[in-house]
Amino acid sequence: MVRHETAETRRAQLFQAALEVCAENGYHETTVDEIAARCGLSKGSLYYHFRSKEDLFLSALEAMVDQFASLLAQASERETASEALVHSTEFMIAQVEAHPKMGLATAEFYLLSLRRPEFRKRIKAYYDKLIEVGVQVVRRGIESGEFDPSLDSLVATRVLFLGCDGVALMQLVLNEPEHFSGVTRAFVARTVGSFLNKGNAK
Amino acid sequence: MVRHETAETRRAQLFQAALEVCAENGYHETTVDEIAARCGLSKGSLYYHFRSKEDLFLSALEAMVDQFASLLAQASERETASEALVHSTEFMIAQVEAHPKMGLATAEFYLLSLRRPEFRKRIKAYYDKLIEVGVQVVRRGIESGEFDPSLDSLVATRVLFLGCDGVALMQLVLNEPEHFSGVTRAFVARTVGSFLNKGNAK
DNA sequence: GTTATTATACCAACCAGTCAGTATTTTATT
DNA sequence: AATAAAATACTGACTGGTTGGTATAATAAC
Repeated sequence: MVRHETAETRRAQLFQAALEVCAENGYHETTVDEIAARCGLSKGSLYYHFRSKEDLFLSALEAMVDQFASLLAQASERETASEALVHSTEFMIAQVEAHPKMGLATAEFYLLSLRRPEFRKRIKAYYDKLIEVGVQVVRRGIESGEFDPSLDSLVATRVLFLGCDGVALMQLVLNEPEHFSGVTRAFVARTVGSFLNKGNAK
Repeated sequence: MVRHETAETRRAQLFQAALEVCAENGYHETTVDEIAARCGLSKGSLYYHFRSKEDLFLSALEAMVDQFASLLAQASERETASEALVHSTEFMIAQVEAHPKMGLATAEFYLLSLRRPEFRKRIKAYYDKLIEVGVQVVRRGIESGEFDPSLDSLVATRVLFLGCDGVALMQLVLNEPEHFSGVTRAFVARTVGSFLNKGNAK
């Protein structure tokens, strides 16, 4: 029989598996049996650790989100605001390229969030966390005179981050890796460039 | 019993209903029974007109796409290239706001296309059609001296259109109409602005 | 009466979730 | 250390509901 593990270990294994299977087959085509099997467990065990399929995925989403947001915050620690923005976005691209399954799983969650309030809550919280990181950077840039003082920091950050999301999304659909980073970098350069205080650069 | 209609009429009714129900409940939670019922028909009738659920949705997607692409092409007929770009994107925003269900259905199709080759084919074709409209405008702008001649017309168009997609996507998720057009317009203005030939504007 | 269209009744597969019981590990007792 | 008791982790067969798809009968249109 399978070796017993602590609840923490199993939960972590299970949502890792959940994200993988979901990325491969999509949320609705993912069966709890397959998730359990991928951990060498039975469905019963999965239901020992989680109340429902949705509960499992909500936990998995939360874990993914926490990790990503803290990595992004780290990535934004750079000398100038422009550098910080460019580096943060390049970090996001690198993450999606290094872990394509996370990108796919995220897309699934976005869509789920349109109809399931619990998912919606967490996706909103996720979005707010990420945007907050960007807003801080933009504010800093404005205060230091690096960015145009008439900039609305929230709108500017949304434009930048959501544009990246758009390109990432389409990359998932089109699957043309050779264009992906190029287009994204072009976009980021243009956008961050447009934030600069042309009049009196520090 | 329900009045007999021509195949064309019924097909049109059925994919209209398919799109609606799909927007409301998502593709996987949409049952063929509900689609048929919404047309006052039974499931048997639906299967008389379409081979399968997938066949129905592929037809529906195609109809939606054809209509939208031709409307976009019309919207891009403007004097200057900047005007054409701004107007095209504003047209897209207006469409999403006027027919939110189309936006939701499109999101469903995007995600479906990740795993179903038939959907992928059509979504790619859709994307190419839309981008082609933009590329023509950008080329025209470059030739007329309005846009920076070093611009890569394909990359530039992708940046613009896909950024809009990103903002639209996030709008679906966040559902904050009061920010939507503002952010999108800010995005469009910045991006199209960055295309301009600063040196020798015509 | 023949063909096109719609309705009814049905089936087989699928799948989330349950549960009674089993195996393993930990803790308490002597 | 040995053993008993309790807690934790796991199993897999079963259930109940759902749904895509089909077979066949009924009805309308020409």
